[in-house]
Amino acid sequence: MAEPADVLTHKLTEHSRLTAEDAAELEAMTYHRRSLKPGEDFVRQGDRPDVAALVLEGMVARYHLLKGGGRQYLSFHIKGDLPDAQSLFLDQMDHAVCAVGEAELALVPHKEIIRAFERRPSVGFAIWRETLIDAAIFRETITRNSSRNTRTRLAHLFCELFYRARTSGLTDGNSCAAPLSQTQIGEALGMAIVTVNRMLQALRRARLIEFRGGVLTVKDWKRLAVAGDFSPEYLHLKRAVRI
Amino acid sequence: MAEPADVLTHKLTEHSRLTAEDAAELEAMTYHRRSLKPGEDFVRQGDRPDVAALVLEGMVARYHLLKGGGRQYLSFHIKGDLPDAQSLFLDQMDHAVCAVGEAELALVPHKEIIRAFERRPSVGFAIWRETLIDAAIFRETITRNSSRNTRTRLAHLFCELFYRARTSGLTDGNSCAAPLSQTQIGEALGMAIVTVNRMLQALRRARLIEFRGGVLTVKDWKRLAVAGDFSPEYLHLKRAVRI
DNA sequence: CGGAATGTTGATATGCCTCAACTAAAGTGG
DNA sequence: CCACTTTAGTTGAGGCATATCAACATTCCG
Repeated sequence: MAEPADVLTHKLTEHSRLTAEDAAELEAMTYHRRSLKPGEDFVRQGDRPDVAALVLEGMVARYHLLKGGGRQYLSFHIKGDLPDAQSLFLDQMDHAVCAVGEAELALVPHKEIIRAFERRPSVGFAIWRETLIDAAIFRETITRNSSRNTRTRLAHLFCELFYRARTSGLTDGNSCAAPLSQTQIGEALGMAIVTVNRMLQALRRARLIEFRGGVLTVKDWKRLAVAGDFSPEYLHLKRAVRI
Repeated sequence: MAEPADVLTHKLTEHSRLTAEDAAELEAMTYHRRSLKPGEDFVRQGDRPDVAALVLEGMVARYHLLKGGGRQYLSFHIKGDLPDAQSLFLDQMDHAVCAVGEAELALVPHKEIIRAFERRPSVGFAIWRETLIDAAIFRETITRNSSRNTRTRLAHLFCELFYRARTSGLTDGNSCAAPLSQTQIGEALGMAIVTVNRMLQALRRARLIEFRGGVLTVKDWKRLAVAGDFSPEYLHLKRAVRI
C-alpha cells in the first residue's frame, strides 16, 4: 500500500509542478491512518475539524443533509483527493463527508499543513489549486443538475467518475470502482430512484455502460461522452487522458 | 467612490482578520479601473486571464455556455467580490463572466497578487478563504437547484442576494439592487421563464417580496427565509447579520 | 414614433415523480 | 447451512409540477 505522502504528491502533480523541496515538505507531515466502514460519516455538518483528510483507498462523498432526512450528494472523491481541504480556512463544516463503500483515509493536522504553506508557498498554491478544481467540479454539477435531462445527467456522472479514475490510474481496462447505490445516484443527480433505475437500463440497452456490483464498465466512451455532454476541460488537468 | 484597495480590504474583513501590514500589501497593488455595459462579457470560457477582477460597483455573473446558445448562470457577484479569483491558479477559464446591468471593476495583475501572497501568507489565506466561500455557495446552489421546487428556489435566490447585499452594506432599508431579468433568473435556477414569472407572482401575492425595475424589496424576511429554506451558515461570515 | 426586448396570461403536453407491489440479493441469527 | 429479515433493485400505473407553445401587453430605447 502506497505511503500517504506519495499519494498526495502524485495527486498534486496531476495539475501542479512540485519541486523536490515541496515534496520533502509534504513528506515531513504527520499522516494518521483511519479506516471507514461503508456509509460511515467522517465529518458532520457543523463540525470544526482540526485535521484534513486525504483519501487513500475507496470512495468518499460530501453531502448536504436535507430537512426530512434526505441527502443531496455534492461530490465523490477517490484516492488522492482532499475532500475537506476547505476546513483549513472555513471553521464550520457546511456539509458532511461519509464513506461510500469501505474507505481508508490519512489525517493530517491543519497546523502542519499551514506551516508547510508558510515555508513553501508553492505547496500552498498546489493545494489551493486542488480546492479550485473542486469548485470547478461544483460548477459543472450545477449545470448538469440544473439544465440537463435525467439521461444526460446520469451519463455525465459516469463520464466524470470514469475519467477521474482513469487520470489517477485507478481503472482496470474499461472498468472502475463506483460503489454507489441507485439511491445515492439519485440523491446526487436530484432524481427519483425509479428514474435512476430506468435511465440506467436505457444506458445499458444502448450499450454505453455496464453497472453492477459497484463496478462501472464503459462499453463505448465516445458515445457515452456525447450522451453525457461531457468534456473534461473543467477538471483542469495538466495533461488530458486519452480514453 | 471608494478606493479599490479599501473595497477589497473591507470585503476580506467580513470573514478574515487582516493586520495593518496585510492591508498595506493590498494597498500597494495596482488597480486598473474598467467599466462594463449591461450584458458585456469580461472574460470568456477558454480565456487565460493575467489579471483578476474586483467588483467595485454593480453586479457581475458567472455562467456556462450551453450548446444551443443558452446559459447556465452559476453565481452573482457584488461590490467587493472577486468573481475570477480562480484564474490565479487555473489557467483556462471554464466559464465566462459578464456584467448584469452596468458594472465597474478594478483589475489587478496576477503577478502582483501572487507576490503579495509570498510576502504575506495571511493575505493569501484571506483570498483563499474567499474562494472557498465561493465554493460553499456553489454547493448550496447544487442543493437548491437539484432538490427543491421552483418556488423554494426562487425564494432562496432572493434570500441569498439580499443577505449578501446586507452583509456588504449595500441595502437601502428592505431593498437592494438586483438588476436581473426573469430570463436570467430562469437560467440561474434551471427553470422556464414562464415559471419564473408565475412563481414571482406567487411570492408577491404572498407579500414576501417586491421585485420591479431591478430592485428587490423584502417585505417579510422571516417568511421569505422559510419559503426559501434559507439559512446563512454556508456564507461563512464572521458575524451574522440581523435582518 | 417604431421596433426590440421583457414581461404576462392561457392552454396543452410531457418528463419525471409518487405510489405500490414484487423480485433479488445481501446480511443475520439459530 | 438454511430460514428470516433487511436492503437494494425492478416493473407498472397514474398524477402532477413544470416545460412548451402561442398570443398579447408593456416597457425600454434608439
